[in-house]
Amino acid sequence: MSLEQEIKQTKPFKSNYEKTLVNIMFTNNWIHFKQNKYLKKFDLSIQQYNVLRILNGQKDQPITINEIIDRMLDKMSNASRLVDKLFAKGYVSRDQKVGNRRACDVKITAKGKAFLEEVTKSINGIEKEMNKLNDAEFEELNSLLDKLRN
Amino acid sequence: MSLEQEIKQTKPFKSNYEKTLVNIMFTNNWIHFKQNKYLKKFDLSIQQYNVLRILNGQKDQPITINEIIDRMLDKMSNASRLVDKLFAKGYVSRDQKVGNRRACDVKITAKGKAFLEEVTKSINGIEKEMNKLNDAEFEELNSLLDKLRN
DNA sequence: TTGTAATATATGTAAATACATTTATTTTAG
DNA sequence: CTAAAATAAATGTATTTACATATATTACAA
Repeated sequence: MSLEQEIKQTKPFKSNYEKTLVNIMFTNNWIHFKQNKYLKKFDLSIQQYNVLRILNGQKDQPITINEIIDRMLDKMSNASRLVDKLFAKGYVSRDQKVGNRRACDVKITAKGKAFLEEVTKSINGIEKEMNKLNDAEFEELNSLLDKLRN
Repeated sequence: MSLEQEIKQTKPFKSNYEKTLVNIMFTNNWIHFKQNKYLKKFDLSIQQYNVLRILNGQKDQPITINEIIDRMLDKMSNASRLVDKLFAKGYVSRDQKVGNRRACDVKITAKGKAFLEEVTKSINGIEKEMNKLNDAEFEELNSLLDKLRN
């Protein structure tokens, strides 16, 4: 189904540029909706999931709140409170950084790692729902998005 | 700058598929941030802006709340309350539909049209900030996104 | 017709988001 | 050294989101 049909738009877009803007937003919402469906079984928000993945990607190196923000897709969310939520669930540890008492060392716990593995196993189901492009097409899509942002 | 650099990711993505998911979300946030910058001068949220555009696209034909939801990118937002906000600002009218007292006829007002024109003029500045693709590339990007969603 | 289901919207509410501000600590300039 | 600036994180708060539920109206079936 074309984008125009999906959003029941009668008149065509003014330009391919305009359509692209809408298309990215629409596709993002489409992905968001699917991810949410999988994550809510685990009582985890998408942002919390992303923070857990960032921490997991650090191996056993701790990372500060500011470094988490740098790595987040959505820079505006409150990393401090997201870490709070994950801490309350026992998925991360949070200690004062040695040598800088303002900053803190955040790390994924063993419980957090095991939990993330479960979640990831489940969320991979999305791949089956949307794997309509071949590898070369994914690559092309990535390079166009990268180029769009300069 | 590559996506990996933007989010300071050290290890490469497991697949182009995974990178695409992250890339779409990141690019969407990038667009969202730019749009917001323009819209907050007008005290308008992105969702309110989108509803106004939908109503404007209807010419002078009124549309119900449910039809607005059908046309929205983000189906989950509360169209009822978005229309409330726009009504309070005088940008839309809202009347009981003739023949169905449950439904309502929503229409953009003259004030709403004039306002939207101002906003659109301003937000077109984004185009200059991100017009790095040529028309054929925008078209290619659109068709890949469409195909991704099936 | 009369109750039951379906529809259209509105409302309630817990949580998340988008900021602004505050607190605590560290750095730096004079 | 000391006051001012900069930095890191936490907190406050208005708004928005993501739902669930309620209210009102209409359609339908027995």
